[in-house]
Amino acid sequence: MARKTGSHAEITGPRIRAAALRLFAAEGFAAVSMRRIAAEVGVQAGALYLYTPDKQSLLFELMKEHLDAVWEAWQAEDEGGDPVARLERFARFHIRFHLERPEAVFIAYMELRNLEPENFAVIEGLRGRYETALEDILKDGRETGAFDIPDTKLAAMAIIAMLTGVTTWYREGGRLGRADVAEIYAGMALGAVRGRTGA
Amino acid sequence: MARKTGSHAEITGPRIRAAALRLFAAEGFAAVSMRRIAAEVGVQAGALYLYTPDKQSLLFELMKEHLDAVWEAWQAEDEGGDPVARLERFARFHIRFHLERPEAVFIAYMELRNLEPENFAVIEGLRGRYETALEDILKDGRETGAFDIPDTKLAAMAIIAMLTGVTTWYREGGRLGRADVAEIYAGMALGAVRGRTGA
DNA sequence: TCTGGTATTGAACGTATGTTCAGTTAAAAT
DNA sequence: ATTTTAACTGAACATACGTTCAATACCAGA
Repeated sequence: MARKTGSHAEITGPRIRAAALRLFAAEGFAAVSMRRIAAEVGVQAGALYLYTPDKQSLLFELMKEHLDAVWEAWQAEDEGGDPVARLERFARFHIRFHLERPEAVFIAYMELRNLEPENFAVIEGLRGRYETALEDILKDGRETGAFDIPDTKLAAMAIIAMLTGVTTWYREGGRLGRADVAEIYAGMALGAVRGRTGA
Repeated sequence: MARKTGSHAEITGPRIRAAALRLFAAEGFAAVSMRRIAAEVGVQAGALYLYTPDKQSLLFELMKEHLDAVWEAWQAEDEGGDPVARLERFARFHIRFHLERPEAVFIAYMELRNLEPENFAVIEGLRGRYETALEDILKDGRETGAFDIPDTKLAAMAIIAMLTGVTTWYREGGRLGRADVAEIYAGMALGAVRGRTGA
């Protein structure tokens, strides 16, 4: 049944997910109890079950939301074309997007083991889809001769690991701004796959 | 008190650490109970406390052992000299070492949040020491003009993340052997920091 | 065979967990 | 003012946790 804007129910659901996101990222899925999440929202533990069937679903939905968001954002950003420009665009996009959502990134990469098998399969599929998008760029660039890489799958995994790693050390207000970081990482990603002779 | 070789006590301690390593890596520190570790060793939970003061120390010691081992192995391998050759050596070493100990790597990078503050500080120090070793190579290469990198700290973090990421996808008996993988990663790491004009 | 001491058990302690649900509150609908 | 409905509480359930410790099993040395 549709309800009026601003009803309590429409506010509490997101607040629960936000609290879970923060706590899971900071302390880990297994270390955070439903009672702690409830306390963060200002509610009793039982009330959470009006918004999620169980703790597992809470984790799964946070991951799925994040991976869907990454995918959709890249689909909107990708313009195709020259592989070199496209890879640079991908790297900048990935850095920017991940720096904006460090908590979701953390969870999506660290809590995979806490997913039940069926949920794990879904999340792995979403991850694979994104990784394949990068690999397709690399394949394209190898065909045009812009990239010199023996194995596109390995190169895709290496680049994603390098870029995603930014969330482990970057802190707001530090020596480098986000734009600087994106710039430098894009250069390193390109350098890692470019042939010695340039494009 | 020194005891004879092969006594039960000298065997059980390592067996507990081995079981903890395997279980922590597979399911996470918080998700593994002392009773499960004990069962894996074939002993009751109470017996574990003859070999470790508590669960936290078990985690801390596994991490410390690993990071000490990485450090010592690299100290033995490093020959100094030309930054390009030295970085290539570092990359090959890092890949090889990490592929041989995927479980310890996993724990050392994923269970940091489950360390108590004092233990965390120690582990972070050991990690920093290793990262600084890489950064020193990069600084050296920037001075000689071999590397073109705006920020050596960032570049060190990026390279380590890229290399360490190998453990997330590499599986024994797959398409590529360890030597192939080390070779390719070393090439990518060098490419990421080399200037456009070569050495 | 007896003795000394180490290795281990098994039960217990207090606390925390995820989840359920009968009952209460509060607000919207009539 | 009365009914309906959704939101939430608070207590309870069964189970599991890390850790301790008196009691026991085991084995080397005498």
